[in-house]
Amino acid sequence: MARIKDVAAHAGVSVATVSRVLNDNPSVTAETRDRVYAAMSALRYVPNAVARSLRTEATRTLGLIIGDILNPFFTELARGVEDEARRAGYTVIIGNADERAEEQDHYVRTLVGQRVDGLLICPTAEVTPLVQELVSTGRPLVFLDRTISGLDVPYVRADGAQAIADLVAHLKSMGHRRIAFASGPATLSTGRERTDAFVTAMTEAGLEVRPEYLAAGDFRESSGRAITRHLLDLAEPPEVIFFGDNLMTLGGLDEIRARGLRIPDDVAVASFDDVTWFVHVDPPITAIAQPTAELGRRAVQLLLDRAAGRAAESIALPAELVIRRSCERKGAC
Amino acid sequence: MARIKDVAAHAGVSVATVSRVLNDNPSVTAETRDRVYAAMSALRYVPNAVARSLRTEATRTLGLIIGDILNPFFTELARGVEDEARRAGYTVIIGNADERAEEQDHYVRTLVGQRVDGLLICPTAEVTPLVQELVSTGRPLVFLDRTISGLDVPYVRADGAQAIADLVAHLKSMGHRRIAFASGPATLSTGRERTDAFVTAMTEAGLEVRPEYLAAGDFRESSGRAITRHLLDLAEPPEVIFFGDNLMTLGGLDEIRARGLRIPDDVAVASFDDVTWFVHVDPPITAIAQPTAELGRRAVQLLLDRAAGRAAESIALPAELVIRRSCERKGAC
DNA sequence: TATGGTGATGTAATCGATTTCATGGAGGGC
DNA sequence: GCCCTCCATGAAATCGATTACATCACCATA
Repeated sequence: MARIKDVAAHAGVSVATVSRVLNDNPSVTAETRDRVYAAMSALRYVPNAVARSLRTEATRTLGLIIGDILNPFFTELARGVEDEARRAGYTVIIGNADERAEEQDHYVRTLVGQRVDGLLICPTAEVTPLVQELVSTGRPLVFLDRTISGLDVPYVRADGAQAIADLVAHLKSMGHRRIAFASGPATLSTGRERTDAFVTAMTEAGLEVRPEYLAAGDFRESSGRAITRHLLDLAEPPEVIFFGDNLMTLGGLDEIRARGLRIPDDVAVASFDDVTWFVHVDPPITAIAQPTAELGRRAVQLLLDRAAGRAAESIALPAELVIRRSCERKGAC
Repeated sequence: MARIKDVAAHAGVSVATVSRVLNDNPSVTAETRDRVYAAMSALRYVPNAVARSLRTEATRTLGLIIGDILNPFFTELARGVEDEARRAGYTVIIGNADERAEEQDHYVRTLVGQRVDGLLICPTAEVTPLVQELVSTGRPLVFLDRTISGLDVPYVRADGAQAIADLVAHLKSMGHRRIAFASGPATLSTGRERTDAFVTAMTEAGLEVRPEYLAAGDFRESSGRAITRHLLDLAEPPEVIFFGDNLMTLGGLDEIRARGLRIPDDVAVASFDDVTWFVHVDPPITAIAQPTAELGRRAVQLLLDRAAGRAAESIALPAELVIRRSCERKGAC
């Protein structure tokens, strides 16, 4: 491929001048600039970003490590991140941790090796030594969706406490009493927070939280299915199963379908995290919608502010209850 | 950050020796190797991939340009690509073209600038000058899902012709005659091929292909909805609408729902491209499933074979009809 | 003992850009 | 006409790795 040296020779100038043209340095004659541009297109020159990055110590690249690329929540998050990064002139490298700490660490290593200008992580575990070390290096870092307590890292997340309280109130108004929650893993902040919010909301609503109705999955389809199986096999199964994310809801629906049970008559269903197809399920699924793409955009803004040395605070955006028909009660309006 | 020079000084050796350790060069004493490793971890050294790439002219990075990151088809494709690339020791940079040729070109430029070792593109347009030029540079390139005729670029795609014929046979056996196809854009090979296969299958089945039942969308939700609206407003609306991809199906379902029509009694629905939630729709959607992740994996193998100078042929993997209940006829079977 | 081979390590060039500092010419003020 | 300033451009150092080639020590063989 053509190098800057070739362009310089072709245009009859020095490499310094070509570099100035590339970087819009105003101290280049219009006439020289034109000659350089002509040489660049004649040689189909594409500047080598690798060489440039080595010299400038900046890659104009951000790393994003998500929990699971097959989860539409993370996909939409990635979309928000990408849009905002693009607007700011950055390229995003997405790493899929597949909800495994070692995969996450692999991408941390790779992205640090690539010298990304900043890192957005949806941490898949409590902490790993590598992440701890990463924090201490002071490299621009923001946690997205999930947080890790005890580390001084700014975060952007959704706050579902109010929405969960609204959901519990809705379920209570429908006459439901036996409500189960299939949450995410207790090792993730999102798993814990949702469980805590649920327990608090139930208690404040005067409803009993049965220990056997509280299960922790892993935010994947199979665990939603397994938990549903277990709950429905209880001597006294719950009237409602509230799932901690959209994939667990999907798994739960599979199990309910396989048993030939009807929603909401045999068992009602609600989901934390809303996805487009929930309106097409029979019946449409009541869900808590997160401002997903906005989380991604805000995270990029926060990261770039941090990287530029500007002050920037952590953000929690409220989630919102969307009532559909999957929790209606026989005979209730 | 610590550089190779710092590690060398700390271990009391030259940078060449450290480099040898990094690259598993056998001509380093075990004792020296240990000292170097000790120095690396003491300094928390992470090799600078930027510098390494500049020198070796290889980035161990592949670029993947997909049509739409919000489309689960592309997400699963990306997953397949990522898995296989990872196995081969490559990192993947995903660019989202958002179904726009200029976004696609932006990523082509960026990824070529980053000197990726190979490029996987799901082209969003017939051709662009930039893509044409890219082909002529001989850089390792594979088209994925979609192809561009007239360019000598190997591809990996799904072949849906047989599955579409199977679908038409199924619809016919259910007694359906007025079948509409809401395909993708004629500018994309996938849009054209599916339309051609549909027309061929209809003709061979002895069914009439009404021009007003053939519409081209853009593989996005809104066009599925718009086409459905138009079809249902016809003086004689179709009995079945077959959608060209999963997002158009989603849009179509929205419109059908909004009108309060029932599937399949008022209008039957089928989709090219299957997604997990189709089984939960009421009724479950009959769809043509593509070997999506496998397409991604094979594309990486093909690309790496090409890059290594090995012979490698284009691949078309068959798609398969999955019959569910969305096309059943009143009183049929 | 001299010679040659072998194996471990070091020196320095190199990749392709950016950037500091130097240079030479044009133009303006006196 | 002289000197100073300013402006456009060039020469060369630099970023952090890899690698060809040089070097040195050590040992075996004649």
